[in-house]
Amino acid sequence: MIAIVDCNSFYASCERVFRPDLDGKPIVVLSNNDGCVIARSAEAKKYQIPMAAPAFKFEHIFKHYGINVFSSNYALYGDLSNRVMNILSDMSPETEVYSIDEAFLNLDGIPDGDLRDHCLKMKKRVRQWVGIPISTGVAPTKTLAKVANKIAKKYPQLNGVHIIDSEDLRIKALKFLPVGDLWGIGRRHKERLIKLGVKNAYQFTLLPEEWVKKNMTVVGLRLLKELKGQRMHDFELVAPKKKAIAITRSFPKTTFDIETLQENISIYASVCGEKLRKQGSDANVMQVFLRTSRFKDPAEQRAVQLTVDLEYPTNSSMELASYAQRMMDRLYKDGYGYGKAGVITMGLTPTANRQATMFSESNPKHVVAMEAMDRYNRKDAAGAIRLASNGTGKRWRMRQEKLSPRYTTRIDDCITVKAS
DNA sequence: TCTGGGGTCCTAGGACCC
DNA sequence: TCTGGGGTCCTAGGACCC
Repeated sequence: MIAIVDCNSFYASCERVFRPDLDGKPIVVLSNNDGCVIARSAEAKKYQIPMAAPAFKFEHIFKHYGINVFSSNYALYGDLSNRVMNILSDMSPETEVYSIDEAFLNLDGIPDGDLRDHCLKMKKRVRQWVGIPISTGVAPTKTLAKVANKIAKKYPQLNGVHIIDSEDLRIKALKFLPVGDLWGIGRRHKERLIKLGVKNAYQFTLLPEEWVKKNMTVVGLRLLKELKGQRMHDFELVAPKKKAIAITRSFPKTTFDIETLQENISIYASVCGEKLRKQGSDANVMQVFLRTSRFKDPAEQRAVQLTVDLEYPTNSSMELASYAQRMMDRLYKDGYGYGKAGVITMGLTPTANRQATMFSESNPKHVVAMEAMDRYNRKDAAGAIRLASNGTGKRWRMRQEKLSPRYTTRIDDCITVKAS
């Protein structure tokens, strides 16, 4: 059997770990620049705050109901996620970390009769040791486990664990689940299926395979088979290397000014370099884009992008930033208020197999410089050493007005907490 | 004033090859 | 009247996920 474990309202729950006074109180967590709602505690969901709601439009609701609002604190969430994953992998033969708040577990070797007890034990341990509540769905395939997980969440009397281990339970579960809630059915497919009269997951499994293949590609077909109990998705025990690495940002306010854009794009490219070095990859292609805010006057919109093949594979922040700035020069046009920009590195190849080309190669001195920079910055001084082209970094901070302390990863923050 | 970020996979169609 | 056949590779766009 396969389990999918996920953390309930993960970001909101993380904020609560160090704020026990917020137990039972509504919490929302906002995206970068405090833009949108990206997590809601169970209590907050009751106030009809939709996912991705723009924060400024819901300000009065937050105030009126006393909802606790947080800026996102990825240092905290990432660290708590690691702790949860460690416990889960201790308690199962194989683990696939699927996202920051979810993992698939292979429960082979645990007798069928003990599955429920085992899952309850995991739940208790994660709650006790990290303070995060989880839900677990168990079934013969990943997709059915996802279905079981939805049911575990829906019915409190299940105590956060549901197991689909018979044909009866499989059908019952599928009949309960709206087709749009299936893993792999998004907005588009949902609309089309509803039009056809397919409302729940069970009805979906009755569709002919040819129709599904034709209209939803092999992805849809795999979904169909998984729901019938046939395994189409294996475990991925080691996380595959990323095929693209991107840094893109909306600005806290629009800018008309090339210097600001250059500074930002240089930072994005440097951070791409950092991430490339971390996974041992070089980039061969870089894409830079620049656009106005899509919420502004349609007549004053501008969106441009440029993709270039790099002369040679590199992960040097200096080289990447230099490319990005030259590309930005070409993209920039006076007179527009820009709201977002980004750098995407692609065509990634392993640094270990870097080929010397006939005419040019990445400057070998950069390797040493980047190593030194990374080593220093890792020692609890992120961003302490950076490129001059990154600027002073003060002008363009994200808006993060409700940021909680990095309780588990920053000494300074902890001292602040104690003092206050 | 203020609306997130980072990925993956699949397919159709164009360009090209012999 | 009538203009081949069989491939590969790349890219943009769509759909989806968290």
